[in-house]
Amino acid sequence: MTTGTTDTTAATRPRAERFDPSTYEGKWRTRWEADEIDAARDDDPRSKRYVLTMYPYPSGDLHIGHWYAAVGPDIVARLHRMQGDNVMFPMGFDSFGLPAENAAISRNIHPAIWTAANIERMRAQFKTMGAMFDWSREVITSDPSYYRWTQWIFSQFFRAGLAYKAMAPVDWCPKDQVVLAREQVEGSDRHCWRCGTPVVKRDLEQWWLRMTNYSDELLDFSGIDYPEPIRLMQTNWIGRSEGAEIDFPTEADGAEPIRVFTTRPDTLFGATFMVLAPEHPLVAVLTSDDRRADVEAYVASARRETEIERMSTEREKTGVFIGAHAVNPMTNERVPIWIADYVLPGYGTGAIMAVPAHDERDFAFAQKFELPIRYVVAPASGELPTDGAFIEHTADEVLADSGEFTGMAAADAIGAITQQLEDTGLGKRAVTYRQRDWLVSRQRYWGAPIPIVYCAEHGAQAVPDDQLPVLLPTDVDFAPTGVSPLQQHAEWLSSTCPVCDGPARRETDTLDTFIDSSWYFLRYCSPHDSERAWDPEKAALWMPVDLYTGGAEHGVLHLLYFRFFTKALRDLGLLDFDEPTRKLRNQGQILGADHQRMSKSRGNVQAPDELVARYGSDTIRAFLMFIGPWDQGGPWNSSGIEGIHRFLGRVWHLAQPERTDGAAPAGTTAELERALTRATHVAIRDVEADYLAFHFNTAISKLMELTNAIARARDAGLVGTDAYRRSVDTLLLLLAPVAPHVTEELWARRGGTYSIHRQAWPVFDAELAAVDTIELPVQVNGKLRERLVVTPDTPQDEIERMALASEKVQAYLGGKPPAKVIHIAGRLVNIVPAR
RNA sequence: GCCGGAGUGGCGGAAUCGGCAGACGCGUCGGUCUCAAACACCGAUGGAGCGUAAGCUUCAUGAGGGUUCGAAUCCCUCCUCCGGCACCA
Repeated sequence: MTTGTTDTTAATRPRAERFDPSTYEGKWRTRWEADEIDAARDDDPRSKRYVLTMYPYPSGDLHIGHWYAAVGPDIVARLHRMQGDNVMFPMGFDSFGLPAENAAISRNIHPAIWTAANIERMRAQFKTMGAMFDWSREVITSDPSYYRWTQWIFSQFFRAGLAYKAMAPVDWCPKDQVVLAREQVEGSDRHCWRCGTPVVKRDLEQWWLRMTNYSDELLDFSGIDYPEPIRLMQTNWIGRSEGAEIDFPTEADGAEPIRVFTTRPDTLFGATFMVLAPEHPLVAVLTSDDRRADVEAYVASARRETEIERMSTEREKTGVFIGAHAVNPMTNERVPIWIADYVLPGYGTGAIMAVPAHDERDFAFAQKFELPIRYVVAPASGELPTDGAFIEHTADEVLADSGEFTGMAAADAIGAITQQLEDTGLGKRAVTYRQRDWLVSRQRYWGAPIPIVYCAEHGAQAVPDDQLPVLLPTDVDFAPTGVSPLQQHAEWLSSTCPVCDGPARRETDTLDTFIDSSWYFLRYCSPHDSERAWDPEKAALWMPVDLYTGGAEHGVLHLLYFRFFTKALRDLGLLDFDEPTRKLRNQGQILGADHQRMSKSRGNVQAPDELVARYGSDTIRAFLMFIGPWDQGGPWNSSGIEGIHRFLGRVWHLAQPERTDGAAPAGTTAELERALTRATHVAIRDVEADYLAFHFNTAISKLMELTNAIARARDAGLVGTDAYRRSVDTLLLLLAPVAPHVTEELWARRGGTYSIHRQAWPVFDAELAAVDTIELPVQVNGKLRERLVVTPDTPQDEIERMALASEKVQAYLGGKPPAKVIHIAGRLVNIVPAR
């Protein structure tokens, strides 16, 4: 079927210049750079806005995911700039880390050289994006001018008692004699990535930060705008639990009691055995001689497992009796002591009282090993089971078989039993957290050396601030001998004690790279300051960050670490605010076409360069923002990129300077002009709201609708009218944050003053956007049967009268009056027929 | 396993303070232009059924149940996929 109509206007228009972004995109980027249009100035009187996106690891090549992550905040930063703010949008590189070291080992390239080359390549790739990055503030964390201050901050923490040394297990390859990172441990048998030898756990004394000092404060999100899922993840990660610590005396001579943590002290009468983590220090003390061989074998096997395996609630329970007993402080009964891998050394006290009747894991354990089950709480009215079944907790449960507490509501008994334990010195109220302190030692070369020296006399001492940075030596050997390159560097190792000037040995561990990324946002404020980590005046000007964007995969590590750092630095008197950013937004992850995370080893990495060369930067930017909700991401699929390119091409042709040849506009009417102006103002309102809500996909679809409306107006003969010209100008301004190059080029051609990115954002006028009529759906029993076209001010009863008068509605009512009429003003009318 | 997120046409997605399911785009089909093709432009396009037609009916938002005048949206049970789980960053 065809209407046979053709676009006669197009046929008579002069042949337009082809849409070819390569003719102008580079030109404008060169000009913007020369004019420093994107440099944020500290002395700009306009209100500051600090927009930050997570800096990348310089892995070698920018992939399409980097574009996806950066273009979103770039759009918002550009909008804020057009709305009159002094916007800072910096970029840098998180350049310490494992991949550089792996490259050094496998390809014999020095990490510093590999990293520098990658940064250079990626910076050039970033620049083709046309983002408003302020490159004059670039930060590179592996540069001594940066890690000097990373070390300085560690020293401040050390002196304040926030850094301490304690044992921590590492994965160890017994053949290569080297500590392995998680990603270097492969397969379910957990073998070394290089030699295939099964890894073992090894305890090393390492540096920790007392992050748990801040657990409670980190649970407080008041005053900051974080996505709900991130708040939930962080809250659950910190995992605050209230309960009691209870001491169970053991029967061994002189051994200290076993301290347990429980959230349900009210079930104490039901504790019929105890379970220690295999790593618990009392295991060696309490194990009987006849059980020792079994216990040691079990401990060894548990230490080979990952925590994820150990926390699984679906696995068959395992454990061994250690041949010792403790005493239940309430019942004074002897209870056997077991060890089992489901009790973790790092949570609570590393020991539990097992109440099999009322805890599912303990129940499964008791069933398997035929341990006694005693019911001590029951639903208010309920009977206790006699068949040894597990019963769920209920809100109204009361204590049973619990001495003087029998019959008391469980909720009250928690307090009462805890009080009695406190009175008798056997226990106390306690809060525990799932979160642990932060282990910051890494047995690696490519990181910031921990600025500590060890003196035989004075122990661990911070390297004096005026001797920072502790430079990473470059003349090191990366042969996989196992030992860290730093440990073999005799000259570097030897230092002096700042207290006695005697000989001292350097710490050879380096800092976790998450330390580097916990303060980089501060360095951007004064990136070239050689006297201080940051200039307090400039930090006061820019901080806190107004908008921080990055992947949700950082939800519980980086995004907790940088909050912790801010609070710790505040308590050292170095900052006067509590949170690093006011607002956080997450983009989703762009997966490979195979629905897997993009990685070089999978070979599914999508590079942007070829696409940019073919379509231009603007098309790639707009396409990435159009493919779906920004916070969702998804697998890469380039189908549809032509559609976006066509859209920008339509804008290209539509927004060329209008040629009217002095003749009056051919077919215009006041009504058509009003309709175009209305569409333009609806677009201003919706596009702005969508940008600010990070709904870039719907913003672009609304820009397409406006473009289509302008094309219809052109075909109707409105070219040459003020309304038409204003609409086209507005379209370019609204599109500028997404497609900065083509809008700049068109703006210039239309005679606009340079630069479009310095123009004021269009102002929405509600009156111009107002509609004359609305269409109201009429439902019968929830199904659409009729539509009414009314003016917005039609009275409600008039609308209902019209709805009931409709022939179609009447047909469904069968002549009877309706049972009910539901009228949601401005939305719909639903008529419920009589039965 | 635990924590968080997501499942809607052939495809990406739109519509979530419960109110017209499928905006916008891709693809496909038909047409205009062309010697022809490509590009571009115009039109149609969820499935099934009825009707010459305008149109009408009905089904449909991962599966099953529930609440409601009304459910993609709220509740319950389940399935699949993605992210995180403390040494990848």
